[in-house]
Amino acid sequence: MPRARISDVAAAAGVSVTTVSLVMNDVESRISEDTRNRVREAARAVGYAPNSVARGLRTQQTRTVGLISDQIATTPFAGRMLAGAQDAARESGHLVFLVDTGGDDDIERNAISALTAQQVDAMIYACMWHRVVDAPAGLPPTTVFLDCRPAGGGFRSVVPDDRAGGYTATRELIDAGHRRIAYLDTDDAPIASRLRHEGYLEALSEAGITADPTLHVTGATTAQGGRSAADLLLDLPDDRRPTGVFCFNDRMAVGVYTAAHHRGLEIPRDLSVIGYDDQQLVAAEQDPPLTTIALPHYDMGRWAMEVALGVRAEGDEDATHLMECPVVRRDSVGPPPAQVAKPNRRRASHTERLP
Amino acid sequence: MPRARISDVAAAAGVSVTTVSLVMNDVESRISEDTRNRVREAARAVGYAPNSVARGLRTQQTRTVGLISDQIATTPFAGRMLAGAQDAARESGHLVFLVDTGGDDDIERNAISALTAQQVDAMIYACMWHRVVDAPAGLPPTTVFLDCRPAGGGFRSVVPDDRAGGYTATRELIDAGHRRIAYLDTDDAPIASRLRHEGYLEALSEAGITADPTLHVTGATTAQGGRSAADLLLDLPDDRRPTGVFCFNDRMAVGVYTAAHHRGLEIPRDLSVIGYDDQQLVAAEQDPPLTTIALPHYDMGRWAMEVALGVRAEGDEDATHLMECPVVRRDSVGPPPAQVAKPNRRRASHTERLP
DNA sequence: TTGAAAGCGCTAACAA
DNA sequence: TTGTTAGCGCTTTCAA
Repeated sequence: MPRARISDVAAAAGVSVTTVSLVMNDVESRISEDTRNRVREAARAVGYAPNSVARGLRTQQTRTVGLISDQIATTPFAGRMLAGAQDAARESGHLVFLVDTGGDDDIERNAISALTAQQVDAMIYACMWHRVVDAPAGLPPTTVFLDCRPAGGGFRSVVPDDRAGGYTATRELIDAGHRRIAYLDTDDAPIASRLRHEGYLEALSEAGITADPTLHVTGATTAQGGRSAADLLLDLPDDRRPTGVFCFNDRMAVGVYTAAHHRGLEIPRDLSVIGYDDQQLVAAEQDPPLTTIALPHYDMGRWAMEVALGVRAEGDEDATHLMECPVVRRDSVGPPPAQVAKPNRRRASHTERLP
Repeated sequence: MPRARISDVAAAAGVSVTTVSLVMNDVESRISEDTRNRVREAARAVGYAPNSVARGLRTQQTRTVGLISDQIATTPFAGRMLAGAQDAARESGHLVFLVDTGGDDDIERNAISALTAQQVDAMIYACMWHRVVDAPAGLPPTTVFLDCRPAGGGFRSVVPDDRAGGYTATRELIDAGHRRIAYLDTDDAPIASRLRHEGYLEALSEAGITADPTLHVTGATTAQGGRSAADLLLDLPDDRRPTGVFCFNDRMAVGVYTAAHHRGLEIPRDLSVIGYDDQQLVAAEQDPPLTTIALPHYDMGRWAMEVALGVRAEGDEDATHLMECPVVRRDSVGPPPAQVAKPNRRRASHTERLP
């Protein structure tokens, strides 16, 4: 059975299609309450459901949005960002096309064409990590960049305020009384790591603490990477060993936990740790639960969608919106151990420095 | 500047719109190579991009699919499932509308209407955990259920073979030499937990092992839940304490690790552990990396999309497809400790049973 | 207060 | 080998 059309409703109600259209779309004007009811009744009777495709062709508005992302499927961050974007889209009656390119340029090109062909009302280009990207060709100028900035500018974008986040994290440690604070950094995330490092240095200098280069170590953004980098830190002589560690992300912080445990160091009694990301199923599930800086994924997703859809007016066509990264306090940060640090239990294999 | 239409191309190339349409869609037949090139040239010149909406209205095929899910945003499982579905959709030239209902019935109803109005060619109804659901009204009968089964049947569906998965996990422990094998179960996931339990019992009985009811404990599906349940198990007298634990999921297995560590038990030397889910950022990152049963999310997502799109012919309109859950061997399963178990280090607070 | 009719951009049956 | 034209289902201008 073919779907009922507007003309079927018109015939059933004994009115014109114009009238039906007006009623179905709740257009004010004319049309008596009587006919309105008659039309609605008829629509129900014939099982009428509107056809958005025909409507879209006529109005040149499809009420759809395209969301292109590089890695949505394989990262645990995707969810919140998507949720924010989805919620905003739904609230203004839009449906979202999601395309994951997996970083493949061909797929990306095709996606842009396909989405353009589908006449989407807006487009969002999302990355799963704060990055600077080359804007692909063919994107409409109204495209909003989510969690990334286009290299040449020219588009609106929203990214986390990683500099402020780095500052916040470091401040958290300073406020707890720490002075020897390490930054467990990474080379795998250029933009974010640099910004967080800047924030770290700023907080230190503001507190009158001279940054100690030996407390700035790097590793891969995994638990393993964090573990190795933490070993470097914990092998330092007692008077130079950090009492607090700010980690580039939560996964690396997990590595710090491991390294500490293997030395019999207890968190936060002997070592305070703060992460970044507030990654679900990671941060909160550690023992003790990890204090961290939250990446505002939901809010960024929502912001991007609202701006893309014009719900939120953003004057500047070429501005980057910075979104705050709040601290999430749990139990991995405490005061530093008593001034006279207890001896660091070295492993036998380590060479002691001779006097 | 308005977008170029097919008639603009026709005018520019000095041919009819039919010719342009035929060329753009690579329809075999007629049309000389000469005109083909002329048309393509003209299309490029005027910057023509097809309009899928108009095409969809005319052909009654939109090359779009609707994917409704309950919790895509908040679970770490979503990714792989979506990726599989996406890949299959892309391969057959379809775009996917993703709607996350967050479990809200109103949102779900609206999503079904909106997707229907958009004339999607196919629909997938996905859950983030293996469940039995009441099929919402309005779903086209060709809808494919992903990771869930409709209570009354009537639709095609694909779910993990949890019974076989439970069997596989238990066998893994049996094959390593274990006889006292616990099942750390949950009450939070009715279908899956029951099926896995059946598989567990089957493997036990097949190996001639009598199931010990005290080795079947339950907890919440979190690390904390796993920890508490594991405590029950590890407090058992040495000769009744399990040497291997099959956990309902990886998160609970993490709790088992914690419980074991707190007792000075080493994994897998003193206790073998096997999880379920192969959850990214959890299973592989444990110390030691967790052996587990993988949920075939990618494959299920792909299967669902292929069936929905008719790429994969599935005769039965009302059948549930069971997908294998393979074991992922890492380092948490080993042989049981020597027959004469070393004394279980009890905590002082525990009451000893009197002889 | 209502209706007739044009037209959104495309495909495909039919004609030439 | 190519062109003419009806029509997909809807909105909206203009006329009644």
